[in-house]
Formats: sequence, C-alpha cells, structure tokens
Amino acid sequence: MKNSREPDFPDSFDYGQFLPALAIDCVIFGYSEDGLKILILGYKNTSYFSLPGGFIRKREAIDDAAKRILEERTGLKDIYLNQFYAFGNLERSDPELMKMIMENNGFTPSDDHWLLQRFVSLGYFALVNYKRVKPRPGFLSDSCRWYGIHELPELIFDHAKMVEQALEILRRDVYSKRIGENLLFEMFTMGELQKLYESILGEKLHRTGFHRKMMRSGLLKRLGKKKTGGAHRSPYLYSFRSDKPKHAIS
Amino acid sequence: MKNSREPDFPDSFDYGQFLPALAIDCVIFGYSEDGLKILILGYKNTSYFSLPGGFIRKREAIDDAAKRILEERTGLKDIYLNQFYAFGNLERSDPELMKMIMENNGFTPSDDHWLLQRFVSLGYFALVNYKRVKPRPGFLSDSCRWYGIHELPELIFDHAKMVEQALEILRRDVYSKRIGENLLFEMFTMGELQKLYESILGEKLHRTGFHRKMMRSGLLKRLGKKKTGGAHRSPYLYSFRSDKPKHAIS
DNA sequence: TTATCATTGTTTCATATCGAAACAATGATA
DNA sequence: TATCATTGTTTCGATATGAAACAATGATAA
Repeated sequence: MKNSREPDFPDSFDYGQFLPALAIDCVIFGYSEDGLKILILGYKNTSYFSLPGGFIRKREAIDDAAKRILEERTGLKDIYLNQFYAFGNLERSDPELMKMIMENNGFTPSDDHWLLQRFVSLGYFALVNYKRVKPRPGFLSDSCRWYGIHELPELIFDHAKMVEQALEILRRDVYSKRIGENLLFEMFTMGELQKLYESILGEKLHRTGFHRKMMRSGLLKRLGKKKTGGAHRSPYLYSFRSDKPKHAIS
Repeated sequence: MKNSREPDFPDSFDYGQFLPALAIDCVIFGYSEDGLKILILGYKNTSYFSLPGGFIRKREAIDDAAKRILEERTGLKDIYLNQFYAFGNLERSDPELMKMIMENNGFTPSDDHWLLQRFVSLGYFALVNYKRVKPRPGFLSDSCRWYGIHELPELIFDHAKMVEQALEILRRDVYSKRIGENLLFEMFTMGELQKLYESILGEKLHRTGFHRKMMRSGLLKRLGKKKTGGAHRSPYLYSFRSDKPKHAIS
C-alpha cells in the first residue's frame, strides 16, 4: 500500500502500476457563505491550473481510484461521489502543454513519456465539507486551493468543460438527492439550505415555495429549535433523513 | 482504414492499434409493434450472449469509436447515441469465461492474451430504426439478433446491469429529448408514439394526458392528415421539430 | 416592562399541470 | 343512413408552484 505522504509521481515513479491511457479527474465542490467553490491545483512555476486527478491501479475499481484520489487531495473519506461522464476526444490531450509543465518542474520527459500519452478521463464530482478539507498539492503542483465557481482560473485541457458538465448534473439532481448534506453540516436552517441551493442553481429562489418543496420532497427531517442569538424568531434545524441513500456511489 | 468486411479480430490481429484496458459496449435499442428490443450477440458454440462491443483506436475519439462499432453491427450511420456510464469494478472482468469463449472458437489464448486483461468499459446506448438494421455478427459471435427487453438471454459480465442502467437513462430523458424519432419513422401518429412510450416506460399511459403533454413539450410538430383506411377518424401525423438537437452526441 | 423589528413558519390565492372522464369529430363499414 | 372505433378537444378535480399576506418569536431598544 502506498503511503499518501510520498510524493505522488517522482521521476523514477513506476507508472506501470496504473492502467495506461485512462485517467480520473475530479470536480470537488465545497461551499462557504460566499458561495460554491471548486478545489483547483496550480502547477509549479507556471500559470496553469487543473482539476485534481490521478490514475487507476491495475487491480483497483474505478470508484475506489476516485475515492483514493479525493482522499489524497482533501484528506477526507466517505464523501459524496458521482461519476458523471467520460471525456475522450482527441483534442483534449495536449502533450506539448504537459511537457512544458513537467519541464518547469525540472523534468525532461522523452516524447513517449507515460504522462504525454493520449488519455481518456473519467469525470467524477464530489461534494465535501469546505471546512473539513485539508488541501494538499500533489506532484507537479504547488498550490491546492478553493476558487469560487465564477472566479475559476484558466484550466488546462478540457477541464473547464468538465466543471460545466458536473455543475449541470449537480443542478439536475439537486432536488432528488441528498445534496447539501456534505456541503453543509449535519444540521442547518432552512435559510442556510436555501442559500446553498441558490448558489448551486445560480438564481434566487422564493422563500416559502422552497420551504414547502423541500419539506414535501421527503428528504429532510425537522429537529429541535435553534437558539443562537438573532433579533428574530429562531429557526428550526433540519437534517437529511437517514433512510435515503447517502451517496451516489456506495 | 479497416474494411468492416474483414473479420474483426482474427488470431493474428494487431491488438496494438487499440487503447488497452478500455472497451466500449453498446445497448442498441430498436422498436417494433411487439415492443422495445435490444440487439444481442451470441458467441459461437456456446450459450453465452453479450452486448455488441469493441475497442478504441489509439487516435480515435471515444464517440467515434462508438459510432464505428455501431455501424459495424447495424450498418447504420448517424444514429442517436448517448454515452451513459463507465463500468470499471474488478468483478466485471472474467478472464476464465472469455478464455472459454475463445477456446470454443478454436483459439488457445495464453493467460496474458490481450482479450483476457481487465477492461474498463464505456457504456453507450443507441436508438435505431429496427427495420433499417442489417444485424451482422462479429468475431467470436455467430448470431446477432433482436431480443425483447423482457426476454433477454443471460448476458456475460455486467452487461445485464448495463442494459438496466441504459433503460433507466432512456426513461429519464424520454420527455425531454427527441427519443422516438429514430425508433419510429419520420412521421407517426400519436397512438403509435404512445405505444412506444408505454413500451419504454413499462406502463400504460393515459391517452389524453399523453397527447397534451407531448404537444406542450414543444418537441413535436403536427403535419397533415393520414388517410390510410380505418373505420374511424383519421389521425394526424406528427414528427419531431427539427430545431431541437437531434442527437445526444453530435 | 413594553414596543419595535427582522426573520421564520404557515396559510391563502391564482395559475399551471396532470389524471380521469365526458364529449365531439370523422371516416370506414354494414 | 346508422353504427362503430378511434382520435382530438374540453372539462373537472386533485396537486404543485409562484406570489403574497399573515402569524409567531426572540433579541434589542426605549
């Protein structure tokens, strides 16, 4: 078993342990009061950014690989994961760019270096608790931080399209799955939940309609009251019902 | 360019032209009056069946590979295609079974034969016109025919799960995409369309509600009348509006 | 102690959708 | 000309949603 403290891909790394030509990229969503965010890696000595990604071991299920990659970058286990699309056109690969990124890290890869091959990438997205994450840069990257979904830096390859598509699926499923549970905390007020939904959907929602809709959806459970000071009526606390499936992937 | 009349995978075949460890499997839906069908291959001299599948060339987009595979089995181009999921757990591979299938075809593959490796498979589904298809068996298979979705033979690997999942997505999208266009003909009556939808959804639909819903969806266009003899009011003919996207994949 | 105020929870009303059923239209057949 | 099966349209009731009014409540200020 590999210790996640080792550098991920040193120069002498054994790429042979992975399935070739197949990668995983993750759109990791987090949320704070200023809105929905995504965890982005910055490559050392360059102005290039990318989604956290990785490869699949030869005897590893793809979902397990995605979980491992997520844990390597966030330190979190047991998070909401959703495989949403496989990206595999020819234009998405850019060996020149990857070579340049490697060179800026002191590597001089040959033209047939493993990392320069054409990859098909499986897109996963994850919903994580922003405050629990300990962002960890990986091999080739020296930054790992959150960016608001409207303030993303320019991403390599087709990663911007991946983000867009992940967001689309997230929006589609937002009223039918336990989205919000991993982005917020275990308990939250209806107002907090509404702000999260507005941030995901990119539009203002009507307060009373949202309240009814969420309660009728059967996803929520109402708990006791919240007393934390506020010069107004104290809101109830809510949580997601535990009898509904917690994750898209078990 | 490979001529599709060549046998697909003769013993001396150059597997090196493909991306390793990555496959494509296709759930090809067709429809006739007795219901929704799927195109299934039967392996020679065995009682095993599988979805039509294939591999991806090293310089070929995955969508193009799916189109090529579909054309090889059906003779059709320009069909409704939808990539719906990547299947990649470890249990899905069964080299013993594949070896047996090959042996029943007169091959004696070594244990490290290319076809016996672990594959991740990209699931696509297609909607085709049943009557236009010329089913063509491929390498290892000697039958290629339609099976009703409730009369499928036992499929290898996780192909039954693939069918199930494809059907789920088809059902989810049935009211928002131009489904029906490629399963029926260019023009159809509302009754014909309703029967198709009932077959897809697996339930009876209410006639008048269906009529309204389809017309309100904006997907349909009403044409002139149909006169073909019937001792009753002649139904209108309908088609899908051409200003909506025709395929899920361009 | 009391009035004020912001926010939350509930109710009401108009509108749109959908299932269900009634009703009207139509074209072949008897 | 009457009958009949099927299709298209309309209506009615139940339900969901947008919008707004109304009630409740807990801190703060007078």
